[in-house]
Amino acid sequence: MTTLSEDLDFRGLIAQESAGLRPVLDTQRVTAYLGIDPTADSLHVGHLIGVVTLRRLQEAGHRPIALAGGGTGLIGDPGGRDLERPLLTREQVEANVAGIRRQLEGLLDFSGSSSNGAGPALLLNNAEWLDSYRLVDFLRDVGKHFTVNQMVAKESVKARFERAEQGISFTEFSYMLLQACDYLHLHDHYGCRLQIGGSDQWGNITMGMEYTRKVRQADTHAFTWPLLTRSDGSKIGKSDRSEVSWLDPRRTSPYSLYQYFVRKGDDEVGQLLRYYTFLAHEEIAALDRATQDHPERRAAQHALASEVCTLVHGGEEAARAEKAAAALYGEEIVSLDESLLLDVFADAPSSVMPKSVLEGKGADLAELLATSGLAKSRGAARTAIAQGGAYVNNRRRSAEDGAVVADDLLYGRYVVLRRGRREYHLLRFE
RNA sequence: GGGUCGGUACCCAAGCGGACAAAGGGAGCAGACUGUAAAUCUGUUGCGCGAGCUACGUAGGUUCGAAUCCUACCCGGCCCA
Repeated sequence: MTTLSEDLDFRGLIAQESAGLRPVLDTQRVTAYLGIDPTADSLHVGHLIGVVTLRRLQEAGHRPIALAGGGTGLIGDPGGRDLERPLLTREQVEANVAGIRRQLEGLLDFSGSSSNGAGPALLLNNAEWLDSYRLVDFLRDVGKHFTVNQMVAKESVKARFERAEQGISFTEFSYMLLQACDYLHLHDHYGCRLQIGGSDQWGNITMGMEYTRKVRQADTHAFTWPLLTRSDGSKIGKSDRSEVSWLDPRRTSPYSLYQYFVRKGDDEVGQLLRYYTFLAHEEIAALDRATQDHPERRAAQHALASEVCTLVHGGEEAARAEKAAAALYGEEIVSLDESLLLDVFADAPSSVMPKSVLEGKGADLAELLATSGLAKSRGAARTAIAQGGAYVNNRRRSAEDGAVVADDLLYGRYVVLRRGRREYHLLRFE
């Protein structure tokens, strides 16, 4: 039987840790919290690491708290940004917290019915206590315990100091103090003694831990996991928008989520399996070997994609996504039967058009690409066609045969448009 | 409030009266090679089929002509009060 700390070590989830953390993890039952910035009404795969880790803690008998930063979300964490963030309105933050709540309910056990005695998960919103804090009280009670010297020394702040033309507002500078308040509040009201987060949070986390220790003489702890980096050391999915994959199926379909993980590189997939899945250590080791022996089979990537999809959307959706992937990357689209075709494209964007547009010379492919949203504009669509990145029913089309006609219809009704390697759109003609 | 420097496309950044829809880099997109990977190479990235239109913080002005000059305003950095 592996202990929790052994499991976390195996998965590479402990980058930094407070002194004396291990026995707390392995021999006590504690309440642990993870902060989530409600910058959108959905979590994304980045958040998922923390939530899954929280679940590991719960399964090991600890009580998890997911803390939505409804209060701190109004401020914005300076870390990891070189720009001052736009402030969210209260309404936005509340709507975001509500969206996140729904997703967490599928990932953590809020009922407390588990047999291991771990207590139900809680979702709290720090607006509850931060909102009503009075400024003078805050400065007296909290501010007195920190020196600006130590605050300025934090990596997240230093970075902003060095970016001469940007600076950092006092508002964002205060963020870490609010986070420290959270830890104290959770300690006082819920007996919380452990905070977890990504390693970029370490500075903020230690503030809270030390603060709570100082004013309550409490035995508080924390650990962080390393932020994902690629083999060349660069951060994964830093600012490129296309890489953001959401848990909300309306933002990222189950199929897209599946694809997101299937496309992961050999050098990352092992780490991701450890972070995101609950597969046994031997299974992961076997998948590592599979990647080494037959990288082209992408066995580990498929396992990862399937596991995450199941976790987020359930087994049925995961199976569908898997089937769709197999069909699109394996078989000819024209050979799919009608129900499988519809199944495969259930997640893909689709639109309905009158059949009449196919009459005569047919519909202009560039036009279709643009109106379907596969290309940003007709100009972009033409570029795609010229570059050989436009496909009808998975067959490349050039500008010369750029008309879609009735002969292209599958089952008399459908046309599958594709731009580039992976963007699909199903047209249904009526 | 004063002084000063700055605000250019998704990001960084060059341009400082015409040849600028704007160099270069990053990022994105597409293609080739592969394994739905990485690396590499090639092409491409405001809208329009096009004449053209709209764009260099905002609003005006000078000029045959402005991203470039002038004025006011807004926003940011630094220094001073």
